[in-house]
Amino acid sequence: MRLGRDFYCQPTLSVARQLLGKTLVSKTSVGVLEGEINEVESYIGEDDLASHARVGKTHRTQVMYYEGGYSYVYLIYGMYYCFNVVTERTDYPSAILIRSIIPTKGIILMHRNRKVISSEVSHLTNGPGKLCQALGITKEQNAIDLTTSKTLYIEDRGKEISTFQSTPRIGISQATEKRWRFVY
DNA sequence: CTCTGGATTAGCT
DNA sequence: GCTAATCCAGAGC
Repeated sequence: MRLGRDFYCQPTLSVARQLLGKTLVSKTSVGVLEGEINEVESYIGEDDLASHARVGKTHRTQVMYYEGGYSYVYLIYGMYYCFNVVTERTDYPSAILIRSIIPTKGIILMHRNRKVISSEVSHLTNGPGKLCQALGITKEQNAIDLTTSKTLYIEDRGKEISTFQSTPRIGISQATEKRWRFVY
C-alpha cells in the first residue's frame, strides 16, 4: 500500500531507513515503471552544509520546507535529475535522496528511457541520475504530493529489511563525517 | 549582468 | 583514475 503523510513526517533518518525495500512507482504515458529502493541519503536542516537548504529558503529549496511527502527534483551538472522525498514538518528543510533502486517492473521501458546503448539491468537504476532517466522523472515532477499523485509515489509491498549499512554521503565536499547514507 | 561550481555519469586512458 | 558534457542556482558586482 501507498506510503502516506504520517510515514514521511517522521524524523528523517528514521524515514530513510524505512524507505529501504519500499517500491518506487512511476506511471508514465508509455507504461508503469517500478523499482525497489536500496540506497538513500539524508539531508537534514539548514545546518547541514551538504544540503541545498544551507542557503535558506529560495526558489529552488522552498519545496524542502514543505511538510513530508512531497517530491524534490532538481537538475545536477546540467544533465541529470535527482529525485528526493521531503520529510518532517512544514518549515523544517529536510529530504531524502533516492540514490538507487532495483528494477522490478517495466525494465524494457527503462532500457528505452536510458540513453546508453549497452546497459545491463544492474546498471540501469543504480545511481540518482540513472534512476530518474530510467523512470522518466524530470523537473516536471518537482513538488508533487507523493501521497496523492496518480503517477509518482512509493508503496510498501511488505518487504522487510533486516540489515543495512550506514556510510558517509557520496559526492559531497562538506559534512562528510555524517553517516547518513543507507544501503542494503 | 557575469562567474563559479555542483547530492552525476559514461567513456576513455 | 580522469574528464567532458551542459544547465542553472546562488553570489558578487
